[in-house]
Amino acid sequence: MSVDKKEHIMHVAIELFAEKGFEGTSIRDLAQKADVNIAMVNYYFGSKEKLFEQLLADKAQFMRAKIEAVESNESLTEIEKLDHIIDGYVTRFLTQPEFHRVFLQELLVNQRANLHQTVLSLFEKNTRDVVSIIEKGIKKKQFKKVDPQLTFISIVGTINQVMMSKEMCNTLMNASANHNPYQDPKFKKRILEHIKQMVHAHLIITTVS
Amino acid sequence: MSVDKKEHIMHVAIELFAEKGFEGTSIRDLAQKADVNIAMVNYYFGSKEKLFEQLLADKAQFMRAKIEAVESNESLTEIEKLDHIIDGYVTRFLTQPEFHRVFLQELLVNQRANLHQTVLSLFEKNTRDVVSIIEKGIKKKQFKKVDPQLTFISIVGTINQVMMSKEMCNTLMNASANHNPYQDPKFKKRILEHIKQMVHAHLIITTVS
DNA sequence: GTTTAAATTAAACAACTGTTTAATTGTGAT
DNA sequence: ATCACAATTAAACAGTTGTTTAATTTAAAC
Repeated sequence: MSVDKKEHIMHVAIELFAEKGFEGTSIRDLAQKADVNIAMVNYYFGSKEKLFEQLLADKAQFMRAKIEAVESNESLTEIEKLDHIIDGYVTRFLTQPEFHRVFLQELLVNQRANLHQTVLSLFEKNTRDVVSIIEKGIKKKQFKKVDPQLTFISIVGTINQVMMSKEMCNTLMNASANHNPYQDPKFKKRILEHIKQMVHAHLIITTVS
Repeated sequence: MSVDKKEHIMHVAIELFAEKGFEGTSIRDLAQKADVNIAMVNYYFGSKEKLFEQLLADKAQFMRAKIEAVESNESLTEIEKLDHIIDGYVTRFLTQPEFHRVFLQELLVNQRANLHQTVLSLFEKNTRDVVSIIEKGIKKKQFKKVDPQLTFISIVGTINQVMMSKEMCNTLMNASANHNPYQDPKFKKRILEHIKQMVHAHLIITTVS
């Protein structure tokens, strides 16, 4: 029963942190929504901040795995690797929009320095992987001489911008306010097509006939 | 003396909100850093939340002005208009990074519904203006058939991603940790060149000779 | 059935929150 | 000099915060 309960608390915590932020979420809010006693959070996690740390740590390594797998797959061309990574990013972020917003908040609010650093170093690892793919493409003269780091920033930035506000996405899709765009396959398709179209135009050299 | 003091409080508030978030900033923090009495914030602004509202409202209209000016300037081509808007965005955001982070936080944390809506409607106005420019370019067959909304999202998303963390920018530029990238003209130039290069490749039709 | 330890609870803790009050100081007009 | 009003202050307010305690319940082991 205890493991389930612990995970239940973590799940509710992600929702609340994503909605109200870390400071804006009280342990009493969390305890009430998770239907547990106030003391259980500190009993299981030690403190509110440690709960947050564990949330980030748990998901972070999961987010690393796919990129590393794609990067080391030698049977793929560089542009195919990028397309796979874009697919992976969009899919993961759309299936866990709440957590991803917690992630973004921690990157944005620089109050808890150690957490900020954790999130940052994770992002930098992903940046390095993608940059090395783009640089390979440039060396093979398949890609234009672009700015590899900022190209990755544009990919991630596009997705993050979309993740920022559900309401923004709904006006984007001409959907009603109560609609959940992150579960809408049309929305996912639209974002994927846009990013790939833009990245391809940005990277691939158009051979003049 | 009173107007100066009021603006002084607002200035310190932007810094603190950007650094610690709205919930993470206490009125006592603010009063201490601004070197005023705790009661002065409520005396001038009524409440902490109204102070925040005024911060947003004051800057918001300033951010609107340039886009409207560019959009109505008939002597510019569509791609020139976009370049001007990109210039304006980057310049404004780099000169006021603290405020912009406050802006992003409010978009991200959905706790104060009315503030969230204010920020959102402002963003939507800007989106509409830029989208109409891109659509004109498509109609004139100067632009490819892209997704106008998401193209704007990519422009803004790239800038926002860069604004998210000073530390991230420094590793991006191979700069030391105490460096302020937002005041570095090389950094600005690099971002501007990347965004324009990417947007041009994405939009402009390459005529096959 | 007793024992042992984990799980759970309500209550209390001290510190902090935004806000208000009531008293005091400062300033400009008459 | 006096009045009126704005500006400023320290203190107190009521409520919330994260955390801890000490008591109780639950559950498994022997």
